[in-house]
Order: sequence, then structure tokens, then C-alpha cells
Amino acid sequence: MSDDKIEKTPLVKEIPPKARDLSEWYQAVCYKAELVSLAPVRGCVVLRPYGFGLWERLQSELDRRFKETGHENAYFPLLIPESLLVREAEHVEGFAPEVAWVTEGGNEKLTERLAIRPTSEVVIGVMYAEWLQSYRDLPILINQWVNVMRWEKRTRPFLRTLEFLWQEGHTAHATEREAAEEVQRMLDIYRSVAQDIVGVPVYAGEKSESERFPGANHTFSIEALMPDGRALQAATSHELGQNFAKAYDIKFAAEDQTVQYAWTTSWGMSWRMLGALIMVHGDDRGLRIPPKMAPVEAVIVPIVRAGSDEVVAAARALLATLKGAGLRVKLDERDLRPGNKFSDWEMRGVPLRVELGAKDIEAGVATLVRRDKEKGEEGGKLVVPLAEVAARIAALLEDIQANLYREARAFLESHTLRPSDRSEFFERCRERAGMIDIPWCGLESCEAIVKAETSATTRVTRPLEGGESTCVACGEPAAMRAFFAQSY
RNA sequence: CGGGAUGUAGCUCAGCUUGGUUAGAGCGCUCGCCUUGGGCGCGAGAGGUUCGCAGGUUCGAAUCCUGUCAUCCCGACCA
Repeated sequence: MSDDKIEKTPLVKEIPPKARDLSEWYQAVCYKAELVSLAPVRGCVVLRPYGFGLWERLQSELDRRFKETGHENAYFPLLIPESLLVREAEHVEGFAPEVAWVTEGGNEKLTERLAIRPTSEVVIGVMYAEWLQSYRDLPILINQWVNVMRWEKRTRPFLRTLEFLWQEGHTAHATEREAAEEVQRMLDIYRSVAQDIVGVPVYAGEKSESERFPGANHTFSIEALMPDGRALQAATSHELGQNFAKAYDIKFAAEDQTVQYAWTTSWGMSWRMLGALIMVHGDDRGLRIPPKMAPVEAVIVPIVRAGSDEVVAAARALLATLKGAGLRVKLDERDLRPGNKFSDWEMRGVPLRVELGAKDIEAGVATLVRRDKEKGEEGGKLVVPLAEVAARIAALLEDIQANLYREARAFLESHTLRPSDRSEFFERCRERAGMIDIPWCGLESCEAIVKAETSATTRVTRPLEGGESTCVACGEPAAMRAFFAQSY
């Protein structure tokens, strides 16, 4: 059959072209690849096994790094008494519109409302106050893997749902400097997991005042760029100063015999990161999962002929070999035609397909097909001696990981623009051209004007590079560089 | 929360304007045959407690009216 015919066949009929409507494509992929299902509750999703597999990959990569940097996991309650929540004024005010409340228990009205945690600074802070006595108790380095709830107006799978999964780290330190270092350390971990594991290139930096976490002195984040030119905040890390310490009485006896308030931090990454993975890497055939994130790194599809068990036997033997080599492999023995299986696993984004048929066995080979390459693309399909399959797969997975990142990086870079005059800047912001990088004054009023006229806001800021003198948006003296973009 | 749209089989949808016998199609699913190197090989079959839910109009409602819930798009909001 000709390549021409293959081109014209709809590859995955359930999924519309990505470029036509990203939102429609995104939802189709989320549902058809069985990552999530809509739940019978408004704005909530069920994370299905395959989606949970992605989450587990992310979890294990992050968790390992948290442990390596001295953090321990713990668990704090879901409910927060209102009287505790209101103690940090800025914090409550910031979260008020998104908090869900429990007002009844059993058949009785509660005397005090209980907030379902939108984040846990409060409960954790209260406990830290109880546990912390001496500078010898510091630092406190705790993380928890939990669900949180925020009553959002508009929801989308992974990107924004009422209930979502995340991890939140909460630490307390003796000095501002240590707390600041912690915040940067965790931001670095987020950046490296996003880029090296999830394959999503990001810009890291500090949030502007208006984008800051309620109750924080400094908020840092990593920001990724989606194919439609909107930015996605993928993780945050906050310096909370002594704000929460003062509100919740987190203090200790210092070495110099004075009583001091601790310096606290918090940092989090949610399953939203998976939304970025889906949008950044996916194509018209569905998901493309970077190998390090893939619940299944390679799938073996046996090409079975009638009355021949030897192909099945060989496939099973290969499965055992590959598993033995430490690979996450699956053998697809479903009673479907091979083409069907091909498209199915492609839609699910499995990085490598191993085809094994009678001809291969006779020749002592297996056929490997990469998900990151187009059909017919150079290097997309390889015939490899059976004895070398495990080694070749390992190498190919690395190459696929690098290739997906390279593609995403090229997109980010080609969509990072540096307009030099005001009208061009506004135009680029309006048309969602990408990350619009300018010298910026840092003034809230300037940001508000840009937002009102273009819906773009600052994503992250960083120090000036030298040489810039004025803000491209308003002409005031430049104080920093900032990426502007419309965001999710 | 404002503006717009949509809810009929597991999925995608037709039927609704001009109410009226047993509510349809394709895909999927099940069973058999075929035997599988890129998706629609052949045949048979099941599946809607009756059209999101609740009221109303009517002799009669998937179809008209009201309300409600949910989803999608645009906007506002969004640690």
C-alpha cells in the first residue's frame, strides 16, 4: 500500500486535529486516552488508571527529590476550622472566593464552619507552632501528597478542577536566608522535573506583586507555553516570611536566647503538570508521552498467524526479557487486528511499539516503531536483532525523551518574543503570540493596563540583563525583565 | 457570575421547525466465521426502564412552555 493512502486515512478518528481547536483536541485526548472521566459532580474528574499511572510517575520523580533534599512526608487534616483560617488576613482574603465549607455534620449544624482545605498553610502552621520549641528543632521539612479543593467557576481536566491532587511542601527555618534558599532549591527541583522528566521547557522566575500567593512575601513559579500561545503555571514556591509564623505563633528560642518567629515556605506542584505534558507533546494521533513519564514505555504487539503459537510464545519470552531489563513493558494479546492495536497505543502515547511477527521470528529480529516520529520519517521504524532489543530500546527511549524536549524547547524559543515598542508589545500580547519578554517597570498600574487591554499578565520576572532603560509597556524606567502572556 | 450553545444507545449524531402508529443511523459492544505487518474481512445479535431532570400545555410531547441540573465556547474571576 502506498504512503499516500496511509496519509489520507484518519489516524485516530475519535480525535480532531490539534491545530484546529486545541481545547476540543485536548478534551478528546483526555477522555479517549482514558486518562480521566467526568465525575457525577460538577467540575470534578475521575482519574482513571492510565491517568493515575502518569500521576504516579510524576509523584515518584518528585518524591525522590524531596527525600534527597531532606524532606519527609506526613498527612494533615482535610478540614480547617474557620477561626483558624481567618488569622492570616491576606491569606483568607485571597482564598475566600474559592473555599468550600462544611456546615453540617450528621444531622446537626456545626457551631463553626469547616473549610475544605484549598491549601494547608494554616493547619500545618498551627501544628508547627505546637512542635517548635528551640532552634534545634529547625528546620522542619515536611511534604504531603493530598487532594485540595478550590471552588472554581470554570473547570477543565487537569488544568482546573474543583478537587485536584498535588503535593504541598511546608517548611520552617531559623533565618530568612535559609528559607529563601529552600524556596529556590524547590523551584529548581520543579524546573528540572518539568524539563528533564516531563520534557516541558519552562521559564522560572519571580511572580509580580499582583500574581503573588496570598500571604507570601515572594512567589516564584515555573511557566510553560502551550501550543495556543497561552502560558501555564506549572508549580510555585513561596517565601512566606514571618507572616504565617506571626499569625499562627510559630516561634522558637534562638541560640542567642531570644524568642524568634520562624521563617516559613511552601511549594507545590499539581496534576496540572500533566495537562502541560498532554498539550505540549500531543499530536493529531493523540498523546505522546516522554519515556520517563510513560506508565508503559514499550508495548509489544504480536502479529499472530493462524495456528501459530510460536509468535505468542516468542512475544511472551520477549516480554519477560524486557521486564528483566527493568523496562515498563506491556504485551497486547487482545483479540484485535494489529492495526487497531497500533492506533490504540499511539493514541495513548506509548513511546515505543515492538512488532513481532512470524517473519521477524524467522529472521531473528523485532521491529521497533517510535511514537515521536511521523510515519515514514527517517529513523521511525527499525529492525533490530532480538538479542539486542532490550539495549536498543533503552537507547531509543533516551533519544525519544531528548527529541520530545528538543521539539518543545524549539517551540518555546521561537515563541518567545522581544518586541521593542509599545504598540508591537500590545499587539503580540493580544494575539497570544507566546511569551512576550520585555524590560518592565514593575508597576502594578502598568500591569493592570496591559491586562485590561490585552488580557495578558506577567508570568514571571527576572533581573535586568543590563542596557535596558525603559519599560516597553509604559515608558517608565525599567526595573526588571518580565514575560507577559495570556494564561490558563 | 454575565453572554452564547448543547443535553436522544457506550461514542458521534439524525428526528424537534409543521406534536400523533413499535424512536433511528454509523461506530463501538456480544456471538460465530476469517486469521491478523496500519485501523471500514464476512455474518448474526444485544442494547434506549422513551429522548438530562422536574413541572406544565394537550385527547396525545423527544418535539411546545417554565424551571432546574450538567457540559462546551466567550468573558469576568482564578493561591
